[in-house]
Amino acid sequence: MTEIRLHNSRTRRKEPFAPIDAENVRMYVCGPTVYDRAHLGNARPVVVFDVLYRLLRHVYGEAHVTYVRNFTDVDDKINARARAMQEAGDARSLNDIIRALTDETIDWYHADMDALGALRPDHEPRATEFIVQMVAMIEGLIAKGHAYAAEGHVLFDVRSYPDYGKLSGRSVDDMIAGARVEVAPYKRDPMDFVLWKPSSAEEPGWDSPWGRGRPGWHIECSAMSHELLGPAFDIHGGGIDLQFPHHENEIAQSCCAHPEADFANFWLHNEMVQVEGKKMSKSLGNFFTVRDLLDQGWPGEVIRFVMLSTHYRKPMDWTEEKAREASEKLRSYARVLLTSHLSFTESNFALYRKHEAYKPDSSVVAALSDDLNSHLAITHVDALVKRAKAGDTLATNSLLGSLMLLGFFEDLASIARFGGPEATLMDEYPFEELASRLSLLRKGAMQNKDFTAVDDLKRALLEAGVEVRMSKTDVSLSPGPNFDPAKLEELK
RNA sequence: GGCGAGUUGGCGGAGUGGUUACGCAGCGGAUUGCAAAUCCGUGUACAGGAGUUCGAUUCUCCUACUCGCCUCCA
Repeated sequence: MTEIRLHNSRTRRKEPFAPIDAENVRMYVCGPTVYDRAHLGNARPVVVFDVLYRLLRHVYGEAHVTYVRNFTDVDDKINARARAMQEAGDARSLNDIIRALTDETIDWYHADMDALGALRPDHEPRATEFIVQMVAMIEGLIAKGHAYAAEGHVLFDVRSYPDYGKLSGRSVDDMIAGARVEVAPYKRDPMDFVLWKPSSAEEPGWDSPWGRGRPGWHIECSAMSHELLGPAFDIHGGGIDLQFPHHENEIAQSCCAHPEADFANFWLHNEMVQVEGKKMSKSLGNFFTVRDLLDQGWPGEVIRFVMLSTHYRKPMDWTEEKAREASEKLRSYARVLLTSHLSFTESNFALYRKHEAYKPDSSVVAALSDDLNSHLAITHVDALVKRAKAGDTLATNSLLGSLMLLGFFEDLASIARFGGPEATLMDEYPFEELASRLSLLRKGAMQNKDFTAVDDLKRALLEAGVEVRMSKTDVSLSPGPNFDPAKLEELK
């Protein structure tokens, strides 16, 4: 079996990955707080851990991997957004607005992440559906002396957990020394964090032993991962910015609630997406959403490809240059596949997905197995492309399998988008007629050596954004990325 | 202030204690009526300094710079 090696943030080194139970490899990834469109930074972990999910499924079998990614649908940012909507004239109750807002945002998230070719996780729990488990976990923490109630709040006592700070490499004392926040008077220690807090009458709230309130942010991941994956599981992922305090707090809660287990074995953190050298984030306001890019005409595959061109533990800049390059790469891949011995129909796709003959190349699997070296994997894909162009059918087969492992070209629409004309466009516009016209003009020109008419038509086609390919015998026309139907009309 | 990550050719971006990816762009050539596509050829870079070593871009230390976390954040 392929050995997977992953960089474990816990130990700060690459380690061989061995699942607790190879029959059920379990991974938890922190998902979004749902009050707004996902920006490109939110998309990075989705793509990164989607590749890991696919790799694990490839190595351990599709039925032997469980992937959980949560939706945080109770949070002060959501409340604030809902209040703003109310002030802007929305007549509904705060809770109704919140429900509608979170539902809608989840739908958007699904649509946008689907466009990036990310598989849906096996479970996508919403925090509000696990309040009972959170309350139970908090009660357990109080009973064990790791948490205390004060003024309607429940706080985690960081001094009760000696390993607090280990994941992010900091000590409680250092943090207090450098603390920038005002300390709430009811905290025993400045670093103690909230497990439960009181809600006002109109805010979302649930009855609890400490009064009507709502959970703190961190407890949901501890409660949901325990409920869905058990007290100990294999991989916990998320953005590096979550390492502290979120993941540190999760560890404290989970390990204190279930001291017999070790919580997550491997901690994986992706680096940030940057814009002009600065982290893309809501608070800096320098973000753009996945939807923005899709609306600008960048296919999801291009965004995915750009993401995979940089190793997940390095900062990544989004640039148009990279997007263009990714687009060209995908076009060349698709062209190679479409002109190969493979034929692309719905039923064949089903075969290609399952059949041994179309499995990914071992070099690609090996690259991904080495701490998800997706860029090296793409390099190996390029090598396969070279062999495929030379007519190597085995290389062509594993090129397809390799691209599918990376999450590309899993359906006809996707491969058609890059490799050839959109069927609908081809039917709608007179490409065939224009092609034969150009072909006839050329035939005549070859004899009388006057190419002006040919060149004029070709230039007009190019100006309309049509791709013109002339081989010795054929003329082939297809709409390019800048296809402008209006200009084509003028040629009639 | 504390903690952590990084600095590779024109650009992007892997990797390695010695033979130096890969892609894009560029240049030269083949092919083509001209193009496109395709093919062939072409580029000796690893922030600076010191050390370890027969030998360092790769290991150690220092310096500079960049970035992240320490506050909601993917």
